[in-house]
Amino acid sequence: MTLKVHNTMTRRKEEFVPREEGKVYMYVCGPTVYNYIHVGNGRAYLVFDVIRRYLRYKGYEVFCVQNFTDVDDKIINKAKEEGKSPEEIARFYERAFLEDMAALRVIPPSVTPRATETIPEIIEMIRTLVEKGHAYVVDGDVYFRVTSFPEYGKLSGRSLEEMRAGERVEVDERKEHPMDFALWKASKPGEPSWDSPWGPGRPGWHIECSAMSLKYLGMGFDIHGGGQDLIFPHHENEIAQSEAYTGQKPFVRYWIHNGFVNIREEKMSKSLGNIVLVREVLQRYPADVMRLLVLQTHYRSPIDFGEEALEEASRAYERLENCLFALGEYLERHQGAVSPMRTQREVSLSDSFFEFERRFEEAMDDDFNTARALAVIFELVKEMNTYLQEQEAFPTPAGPILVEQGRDLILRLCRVLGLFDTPSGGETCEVDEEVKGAEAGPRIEALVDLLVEVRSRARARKDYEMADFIRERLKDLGIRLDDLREGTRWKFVGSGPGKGTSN
RNA sequence: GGCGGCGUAGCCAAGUGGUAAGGCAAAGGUCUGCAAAACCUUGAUCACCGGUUCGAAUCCGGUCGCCGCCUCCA
Repeated sequence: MTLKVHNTMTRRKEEFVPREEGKVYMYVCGPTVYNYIHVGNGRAYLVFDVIRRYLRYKGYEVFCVQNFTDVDDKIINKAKEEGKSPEEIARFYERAFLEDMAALRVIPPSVTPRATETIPEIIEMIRTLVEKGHAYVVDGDVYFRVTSFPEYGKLSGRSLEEMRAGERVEVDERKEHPMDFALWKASKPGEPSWDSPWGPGRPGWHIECSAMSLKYLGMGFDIHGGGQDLIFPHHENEIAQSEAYTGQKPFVRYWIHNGFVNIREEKMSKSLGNIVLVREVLQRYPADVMRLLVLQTHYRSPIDFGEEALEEASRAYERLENCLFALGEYLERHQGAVSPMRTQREVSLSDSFFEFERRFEEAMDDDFNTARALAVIFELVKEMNTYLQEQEAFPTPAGPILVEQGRDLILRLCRVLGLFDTPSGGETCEVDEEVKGAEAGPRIEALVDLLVEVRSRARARKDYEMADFIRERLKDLGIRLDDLREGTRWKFVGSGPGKGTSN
């Protein structure tokens, strides 16, 4: 099946054909490290994480570059505010970013270059641009001459005439054209600076991404991504610089941009001050809840973020988790005695597994439609829940085989979306640990087993007061008990709001 | 002012020519000592108007409403 991708450049879905067969080279705009990332940023990294995972699933070898912008006005300002060096600030938030990514279970990029480690390449690029007449020097600053690049505006779909430069921000009258942008900025005393043919200074924002992507991926790489707010001017400028510098095109084959995260219908952004940090969310909800929240909406649509949305995603996550838990628990109880003899219903169930996977792929092939892909997973969940119920009532010899197949499929599909993926990322990671509650050691589990057994004895002699007391108290501790025909199963139910505090 | 997007059940959200996936919530039911989980049942003609078509949520035109970009921003 062929993958279709919405290309911002053409504004339509196109068949995805990489530069090199079987390989995908991609660049995702990384953070400017001067603050903790918020949910809006988080969405972008989650979206591109899933894109990478799916490309891998399709059999591509994916090489992914993500930069750190570690020199910039904002970092310098933050450093002044806090009385620290810009480098200290950058390293601190770089680390915080990596922590957040790890917590979100985002697969690390293949390379994470820093702007400050790419200065020679940046200077070389600017030098060539000046030589070719695409850039000019003013008082130690270097600007890109937008009028020298006739295709300027092709990504964002606007022409120089259409843009109202100066409408919202005062124009620097030293520039030839209001839309000209800085490639190199002369540094003031005390600011980080590097020697250059134009005097001490530092790179402008846009040039570093061009330099880093060209350095690691070369001209004409496959995917360049980021949030929609990067389309203009950032990515527009990258195209201008890169194509003007190399004299070739295209710079990038497919441009992919994700939609915003809104709060009460307004864009979440640092300048509006309505941000919620990723780490704040992760303090209260598992990473997979946030992932689910993001993936339940197509990546190009806006998401309205808030308490309700989180709660809803949290419940949806519980549904998935409950199913995997029940399947795993069933398998524990039915080890050994199995037979491949299948009933007719089991043959068709087994066949339907292929159909589920096919529909999952179909959804993902359609411009990474994770919302649809999730719907397929949820349908499979329902199917397995039903089958499990049948098994509890009328066990069949092949039961454990089918349950295991179903569970494996759910997990495999979930992992393509990055759900139920353990930090170690191993292919054989045990979901039971994840689902049952990794925070508890074996001794705690043995204790719970003991309490459950005590309660079972109480129930056997119809001492329901005691039985309910134990169940209630365990619930307060975040342990849920389910009485089944064959006995009582239990699980940790996490520590989200509204859970574990029911007294 | 220019460019772009959106408006689908109580909420979230797929679907872009053949009579509306999925999740959450609600109600009833099955199971259960009770509960939980699960399962079953119940609901939308797709902002509005007009047009194209055998047939439109899906294409075209118009109206209303919301949002984004044009400044740093994922």
